[in-house]
Amino acid sequence: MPAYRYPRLVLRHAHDESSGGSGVATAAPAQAAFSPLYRQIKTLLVQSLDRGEWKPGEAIPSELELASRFQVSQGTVRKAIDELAAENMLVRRQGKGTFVSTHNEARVRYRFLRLAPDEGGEPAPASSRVLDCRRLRAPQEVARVLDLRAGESVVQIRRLLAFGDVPTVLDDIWLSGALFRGLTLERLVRNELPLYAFFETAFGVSMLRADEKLRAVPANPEAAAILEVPEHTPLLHVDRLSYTYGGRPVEMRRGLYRTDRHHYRTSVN
Amino acid sequence: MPAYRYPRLVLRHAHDESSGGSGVATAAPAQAAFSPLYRQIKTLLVQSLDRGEWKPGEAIPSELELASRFQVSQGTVRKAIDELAAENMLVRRQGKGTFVSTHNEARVRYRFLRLAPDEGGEPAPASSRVLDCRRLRAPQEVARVLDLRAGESVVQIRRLLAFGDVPTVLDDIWLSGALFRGLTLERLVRNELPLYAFFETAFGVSMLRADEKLRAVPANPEAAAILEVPEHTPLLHVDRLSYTYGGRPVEMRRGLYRTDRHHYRTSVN
DNA sequence: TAGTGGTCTAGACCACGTT
DNA sequence: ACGTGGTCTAGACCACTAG
Repeated sequence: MPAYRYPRLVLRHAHDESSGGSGVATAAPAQAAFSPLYRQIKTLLVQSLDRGEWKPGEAIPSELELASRFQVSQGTVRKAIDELAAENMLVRRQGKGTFVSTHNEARVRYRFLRLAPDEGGEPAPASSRVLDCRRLRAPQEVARVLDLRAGESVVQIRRLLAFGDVPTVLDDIWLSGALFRGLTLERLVRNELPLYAFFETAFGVSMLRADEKLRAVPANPEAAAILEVPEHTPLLHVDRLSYTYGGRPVEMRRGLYRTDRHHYRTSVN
Repeated sequence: MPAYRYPRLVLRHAHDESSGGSGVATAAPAQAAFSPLYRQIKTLLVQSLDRGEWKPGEAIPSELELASRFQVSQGTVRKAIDELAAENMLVRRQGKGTFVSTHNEARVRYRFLRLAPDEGGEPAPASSRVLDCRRLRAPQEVARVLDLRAGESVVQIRRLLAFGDVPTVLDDIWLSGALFRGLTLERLVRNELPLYAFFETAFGVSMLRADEKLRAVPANPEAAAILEVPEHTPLLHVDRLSYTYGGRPVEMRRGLYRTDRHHYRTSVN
């Protein structure tokens, strides 16, 4: 028996619902927009994930179990899960079950780091050094893209990623202060995990997707010093906006990448 | 009755095939690798597309028709088509049919041009000017990535893309000479279509997918002159390898992008 | 009205992983 | 042996497009 009571699904076709009547005789509200059963189920599953009903790394209930919960056939649940798996929110494992995606897995560690070494091969193990972490009132642009009220509190992090001995990525990161209550420089420095794994574990915020805008810019004096390149060296400037469940933006990030030994890889479909 | 005789599908499970025996009593060859019916069908469909049995823009046969051709249920054909649609090789249109993707459509014109104006809005209509087109023996790197024999003939194109009056993208493009027989500067200059639409229409080569590697580099004297920026201005350097049906590489492209008014947009999942 | 893709069901069986 | 996801079928009906 599930802890959460799912809303009744709205069928598209006019089945005679008199059988199994539960005594609830609500006046049917004007249903503005129908959507297929499997999409309604998908929405409910995302809400459960957002609510933390199943945590990253855990299994969700089996298809048969969900089918009986929602009173639909297995195939319909299956189609909902198919879409969530295609969006990397769930991971199917034949014979074992369907699991909530997590950043705490070696396989997926570099999903959001698009920088690869020029020689090919795996992204060299990166070492991360947090340079700064402070709380401030959200600058106008940050408030706008993170959908915060003007002047709301945000956390700003500056960190440096190095491959081997070569400092390569300088990131400035802005997070909603409300979501990341209790995030301090000390905790960041003590943390061993990749950032997104840390955010997931320590604050229950899962990064699912991000949009990025890339530019080539000259290194300013500060960045040049930190990245150990001559001033005006061309750097890759990466603006990232990351989203969690429901497409809510939760992180803004501005990165400067050295691309003398690495490149940013992407794919066009 | 189809012009092409499809190979027999290999079922995974051991149905008794004696009914409907066609008199062909071949000794069953050792089947090394099974794959689900819908994947075998997917492979056959890709082969048909590659062979040009259905041209870009045209409809493929209906699901029911294909089901009867392949002697499987509609659902199985459907799943094959689903995957091809997810890969942008086919486009479904409810009530009308399923169509072969084409670059000759306003909606999809900018699928491969990831550059967007900073102000937002649609990518401004770009004007393309072909600066050069010549045939030469493939340089080593080109031969390697295009999977050509050393010294085989290739076509090299240089072209400039401008937004409004601002020259913005300088591309060097290499194509297999064999595939693009008869491609000349004159035909390129006369052509009005976007390049990929032209390639599709005039040479039957469909670009389906591409991998890109991005770097920030300083403008060399030549690029600086053409793009009308000071020497050493940071430019986005984009290495592209494009693939057609069956994952065969057919175009190598090296671009230099001005990013003072535009940015390269991408998405991380 | 006919034809196409889209949704949904119920049931059978296969493949994989664990017990 | 059992439970999980994966494949396949046959059939019903819905939604959209066009003649």
